[in-house]
Amino acid sequence: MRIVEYPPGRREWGESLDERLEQEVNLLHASICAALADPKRILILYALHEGPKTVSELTEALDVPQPTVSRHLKVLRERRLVMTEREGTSVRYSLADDRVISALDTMRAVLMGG
Amino acid sequence: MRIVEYPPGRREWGESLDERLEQEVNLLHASICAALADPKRILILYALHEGPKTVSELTEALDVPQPTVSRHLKVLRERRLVMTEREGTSVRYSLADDRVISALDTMRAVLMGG
DNA sequence: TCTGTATATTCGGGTATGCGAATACACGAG
DNA sequence: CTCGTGTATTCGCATACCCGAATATACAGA
Repeated sequence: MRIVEYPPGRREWGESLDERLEQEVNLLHASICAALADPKRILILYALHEGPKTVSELTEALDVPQPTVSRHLKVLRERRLVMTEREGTSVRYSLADDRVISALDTMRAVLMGG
Repeated sequence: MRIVEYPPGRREWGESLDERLEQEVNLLHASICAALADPKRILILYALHEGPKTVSELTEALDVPQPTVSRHLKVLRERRLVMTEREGTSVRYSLADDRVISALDTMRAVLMGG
């Protein structure tokens, strides 16, 4: 018995695969690439790669207003690229996955070797 | 003898490195990350990873209007992520550097393993 | 509870970005 | 040169994004 029904007149698996790739790419974009679409967020990721930092420390390191840092952190947090941990009145942010830095470094290599 | 002069009252190398990183990140964003800030452009890169394709082939593969494809290709071309080669009246596009796909695959791995 | 510090959110406006539609350009065939 | 196909660009508009300023919330200490 067939579980999945297909609209008539369409390639079954070829187009299916395309659609899966498209879905996955949409997710990739929404979850990660869109987060990298701002230089300051990339800088935050690199700053956190050196080690966990509080919002104040990031604010000082990047030399941008604190609300701006918090807004960017929210974007990264929603996409689970960073993690948070309260420390009294302050909040310490850390990188959730170093592979994001690897990906960025790969792109930097492309930039240099091109 | 010191070659480089520094403004007084500044950390010499610390801030210098920060500024260099910031410059490099700005370049990285403008050259690559901004190009990945659209799902259709990511799809184009993956499509070209399978092999060079003409604009018509990409238009059919992605199922979007041809002017849209050309506009996205222009963005990728300006950032030198794709290369072009005329073939009669059509233009064949190819991936300039496979490492961009590597970087995207790394991000996909982050997406899965998180 | 009241205060001060640290962080988060909201609001408004300026700017950038993507798209559809229409059009312009490039090339080969005849 | 003219035509048809393939590709690129322009225009107008709608949407999304970023920021500064102001404000709201969370927490520790007195």
